[in-house]
Amino acid sequence: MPKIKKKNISKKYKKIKVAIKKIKIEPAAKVFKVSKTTPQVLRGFKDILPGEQKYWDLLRTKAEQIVQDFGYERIDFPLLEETSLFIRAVGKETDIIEKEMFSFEDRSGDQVSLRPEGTAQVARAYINHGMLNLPQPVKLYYLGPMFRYDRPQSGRYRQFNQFGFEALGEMHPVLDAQIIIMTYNFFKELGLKISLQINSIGCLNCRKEYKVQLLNYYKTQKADLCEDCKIRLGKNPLRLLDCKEEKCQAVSEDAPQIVDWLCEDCKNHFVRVLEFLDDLEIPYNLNSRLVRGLDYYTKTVFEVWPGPGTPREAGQGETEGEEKKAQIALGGGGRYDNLIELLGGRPTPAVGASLGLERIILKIKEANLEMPLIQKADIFVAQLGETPKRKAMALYETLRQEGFKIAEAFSKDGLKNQLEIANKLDVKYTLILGQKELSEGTILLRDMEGGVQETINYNKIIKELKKRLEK
RNA sequence: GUGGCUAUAGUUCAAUGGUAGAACACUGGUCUGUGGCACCAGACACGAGGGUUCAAUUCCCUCUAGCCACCCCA
Repeated sequence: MPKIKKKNISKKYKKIKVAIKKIKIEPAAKVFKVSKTTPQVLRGFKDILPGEQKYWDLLRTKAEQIVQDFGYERIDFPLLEETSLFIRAVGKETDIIEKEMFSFEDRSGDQVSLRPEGTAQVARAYINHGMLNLPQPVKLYYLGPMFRYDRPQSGRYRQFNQFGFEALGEMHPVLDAQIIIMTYNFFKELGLKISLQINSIGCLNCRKEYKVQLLNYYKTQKADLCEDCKIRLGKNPLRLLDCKEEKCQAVSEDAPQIVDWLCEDCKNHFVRVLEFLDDLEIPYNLNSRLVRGLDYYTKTVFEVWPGPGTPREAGQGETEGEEKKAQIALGGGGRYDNLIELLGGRPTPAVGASLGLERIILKIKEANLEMPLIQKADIFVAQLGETPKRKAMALYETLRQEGFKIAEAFSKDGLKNQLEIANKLDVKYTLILGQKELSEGTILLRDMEGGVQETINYNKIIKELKKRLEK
């Protein structure tokens, strides 16, 4: 009963709202007042300008190359999902859910969120599209923006891009290893130094056992913990391990280590993952304190940290307090054998990784890596006068169809102007078409390096350019 | 969410309680059919709101944003 009433009320309310809106249209002055200042991008958001695109091109190219070499296929998800998807997948007690989600109510009153991460969507899609009927493992990758309402900082934005790849449907440790190897190769081929942190946090069974042990230990040390950790004690004990507070780190030194509490199956799995990595001589760092911030992980977890030897100051670390430059993760991942079941699918093991592209670009810039040149024009088409301009446009189109890399400045008239632009574009040749050439049926071909130019029969220009440019 | 620093042109930076300047970049000219050089000219800025003051870009407060650190993560 009360439900119906409520609906009626909200309907009425909506009507009133609409009515108010209509009234408000009148004072147009208000609208102008609002637009007095130029709109700015929202906090933590960013335009990616043309000058930055070379980094993105590089990352996208490299990402797709690696992932396709290993048989992963692209999948794209909506940016907006039901809020509950992420709450169920990522975990209620995590920071992502508690304070970092872009959540709101849509017009129909549904709770929706901009996606904070991709794995939950992968799992959802696997179930939605019955991918359990495909040959397993199903190998998928994605690349696109994620959103977290966090306070912006170096390498941290509210909209950032992640590249992730996931293998679903099989438990074999070789898949864990493969994901890690792909991650490792991605950075290696970019030329970035990283350090790979690996741990196993077991399955639900052995983790339960371990948590008991951990809590027992920490309860005896409670007095020495920071305030946050005292809260973690009740909420998310695993997170106690990677607290950065000095006194807490001291406590965690002697804490029981999860590897000692893994069940036979988990231990075995972890050992085999490491064996695969050893065989391929992938360097890694066993890190018993590594626990990840998302609840869905089981067994293998790993993170990518910027490696040693990041240039900056060559000084040997100076004092210990000095080199406290935040250690941001460039990426991470692991196994999530319970997630799909958690979202209502059949029990399905899976493993994956995701990498933060903005942070990687930051490191590429820091390391001063050489960027492959973006597509640069070889030929500039210059024109003088109205008729030649028309002819030049047609020529431009012909050259384009012939596959030449060309440039123009048809909106300019002076030849000097155009040559200046051609010079800035660093083209090899400039074609000059004026009234004189037009009537003669010729065109000027100017070599921009030497400044030599020759008159060429207009009909032979394509042949000539091909000869010169294609060796 | 907490703390510190910052906010002047497209960019990097100056100066000043009384009208804001450079370099680079941009547009145009010297040179109406010839680039890389030079010279000349031009356009463009005090983040927003409030307060103190005869007067605020400057001093004070609030807000907003950026950077940095924490939290956490990519």
